[in-house]
Amino acid sequence: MKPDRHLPNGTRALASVGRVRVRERTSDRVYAELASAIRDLRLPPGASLSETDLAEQLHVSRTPLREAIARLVEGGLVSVVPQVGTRVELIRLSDVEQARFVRESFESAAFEVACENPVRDVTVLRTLLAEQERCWGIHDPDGFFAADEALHEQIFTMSGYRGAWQVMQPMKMHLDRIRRLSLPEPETLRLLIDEHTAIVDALQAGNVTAGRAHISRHARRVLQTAPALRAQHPGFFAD
Amino acid sequence: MKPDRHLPNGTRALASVGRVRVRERTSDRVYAELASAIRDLRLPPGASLSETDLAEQLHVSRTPLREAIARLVEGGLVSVVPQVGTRVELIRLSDVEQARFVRESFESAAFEVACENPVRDVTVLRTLLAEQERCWGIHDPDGFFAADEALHEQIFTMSGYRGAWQVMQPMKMHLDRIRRLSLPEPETLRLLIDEHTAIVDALQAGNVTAGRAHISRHARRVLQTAPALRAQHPGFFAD
DNA sequence: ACGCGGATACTTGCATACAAGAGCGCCAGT
DNA sequence: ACTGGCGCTCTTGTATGCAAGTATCCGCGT
Repeated sequence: MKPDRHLPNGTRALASVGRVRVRERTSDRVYAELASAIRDLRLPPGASLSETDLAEQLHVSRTPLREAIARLVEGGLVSVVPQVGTRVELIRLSDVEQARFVRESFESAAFEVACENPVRDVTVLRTLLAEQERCWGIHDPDGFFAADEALHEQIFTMSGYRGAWQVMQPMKMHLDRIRRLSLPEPETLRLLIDEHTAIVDALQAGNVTAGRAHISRHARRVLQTAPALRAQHPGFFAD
Repeated sequence: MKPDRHLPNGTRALASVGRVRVRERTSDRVYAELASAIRDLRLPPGASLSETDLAEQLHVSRTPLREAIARLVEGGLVSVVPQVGTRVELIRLSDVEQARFVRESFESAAFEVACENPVRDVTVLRTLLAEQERCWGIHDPDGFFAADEALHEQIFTMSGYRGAWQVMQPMKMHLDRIRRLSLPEPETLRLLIDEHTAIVDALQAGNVTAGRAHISRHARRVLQTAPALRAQHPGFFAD
């Protein structure tokens, strides 16, 4: 059923970055696909993965697939028991709380650094806020969360510590799964926009104390919605 | 030259944890060895690694070795260019600064949480301080840094956010390499002990502000020593 | 003498074959 | 009928072979 190919595993995707041609590594592509699928629950918590089946579905061999899975294990999103099986980890509230701590610590510190910058250009942030307003108006949760991500990343960029944002990504996926469950409620979105606005206002005013308080509330909101979501999707949660 | 073995790759190490026998995965063992070697500079910055050579030296095949290397790449300690080579990343001050930010953010936040705990048992921390005093007296830098690590980890344990400590490990190795370079100076060790003592005192007193200030100074000290170390070992640094 | 081109060795990426263990079902014996 | 044991199947872990690309070095031509 594989597409016809002349070479052992056919042509590999080529992408042009600047002048150099880089071959997209199968391992990376598979990781991105799996991570995306886990994040938006197409691979729901508790789903069991079979390396051979997955390899067949994705038209790759087990080697790059295993490397991708190893990265997911590192991030705590997948657990693999030798000779038994591989499965997507259930949502554990303790993990979510740890991720909340990580995120709040980083954002709080990044906000403080960004505030100390004498020139604080918040136009990008304002644009993203407007985008969120627009998505809220047309009921586009996916677009909303994309702008949400971009807004928080922009704060890290302004602080100069974008590396922290990157290392946080695997841990943050524990929060993203919860957020995904609480997607379709417009009330929540309205609240998030207001909180974002308050954070941006505080940043523009250089008010560290107020901003940190808003960030803390913002980060803890996810945890507040957790119990209700757990009652709604009991199979997705552990403990 | 391989040790005689009857099975394809011989006996695998068995460890007894509680009642269950767990087979130590070759991939994990290799990762631990490589990470340790990079941390204490037995694999110095810039060293080029050959998968085939390394596999032969460690008596493993390339598959588990590659998985271990993939984890190191994830942590930013190794870079691999397809069809060209694999090498230990040079020490980049920008990476060190990012790691400093990560560590300071975490420790600061964890300290704050630990301070809010009404019962703060600092006996473990005091014991570790005494151990550092002892190691300083007998000029045992390795023992000193082991106690150093244990002390900082204990603060995270007391905060309840040990998960943050764990996710920080790969990033922290960028700092550890710098610390390793500044090992043999007793003056530095004396200074570190004093700072540790100040932090523990602040924790016992529940003084959040003072503790955060000490932690910040403590974390930034590594960066202060960096320029001198760079002049001493120019080949280890990038840029 | 100097520059250029091709063969070669060495690198990583991927695919596949094999090994070993865990779980489960079926069958036989009691 | 029930229980114990054997074996089959499916799982992941590991080893190895092949493909493709890059850099280097040596020889040849100018």
